[in-house]
Amino acid sequence: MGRSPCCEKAHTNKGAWTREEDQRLVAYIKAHGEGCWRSLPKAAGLMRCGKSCRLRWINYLRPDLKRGNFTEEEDDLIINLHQILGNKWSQIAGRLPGRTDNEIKNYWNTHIKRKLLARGIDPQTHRPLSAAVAPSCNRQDKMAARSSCSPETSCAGHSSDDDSGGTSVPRLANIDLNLSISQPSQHPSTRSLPER
DNA sequence: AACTCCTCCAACCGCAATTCG
DNA sequence: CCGAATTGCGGTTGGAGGAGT
Repeated sequence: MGRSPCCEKAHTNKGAWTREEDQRLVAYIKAHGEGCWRSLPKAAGLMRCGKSCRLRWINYLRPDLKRGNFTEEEDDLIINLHQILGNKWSQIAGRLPGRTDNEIKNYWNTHIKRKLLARGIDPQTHRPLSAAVAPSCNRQDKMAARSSCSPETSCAGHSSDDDSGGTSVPRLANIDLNLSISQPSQHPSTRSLPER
């Protein structure tokens, strides 16, 4: 039975994080480092499941997050990476320092997807939309279809050059893509928390 | 000025993959 | 080597805020 994922106890908070919760989480991780998400909430005095703590830290509280608008360079890089990797958001995020998979995923769904559709490019295949495209009833697609005018239609020229094959998402396991944005200072995995 | 609709983002959920005993 | 536990990932959703009427 019991595959109680994490929130076995009903005494866990859900929804938006409070300032105090954030402070507790940050303080705890600064002191003890990341990891052991399962036991972290209790140790840190948080009424959250480990999963929620991890997500909050990764996507919002980490000190090395860039936040703010995506640059044109990032924009273009995401499109290129997505063309190769597909919806592997974490892998894409790994090549954009300071960005998280969740952030990129959101950005893709709200901004880039629409942009590509407006250009007549299928966001999934990166190929020109054909007339035979099924009218999906997705919320996002409807949005995309509605506003067919992208705010900034300036993009680097990445025409549909490659992908001459038929299959969509390739088999790359560990291609060393030269696609990445140089990091300002440190490597995420080597990141040292500002100890206090 | 009030109301409605739309957009975007933070967070949740379930499943997959990985690690541990 | 196997099963259980934990972590990580990607899809999806709910609600706050903004724009338009």
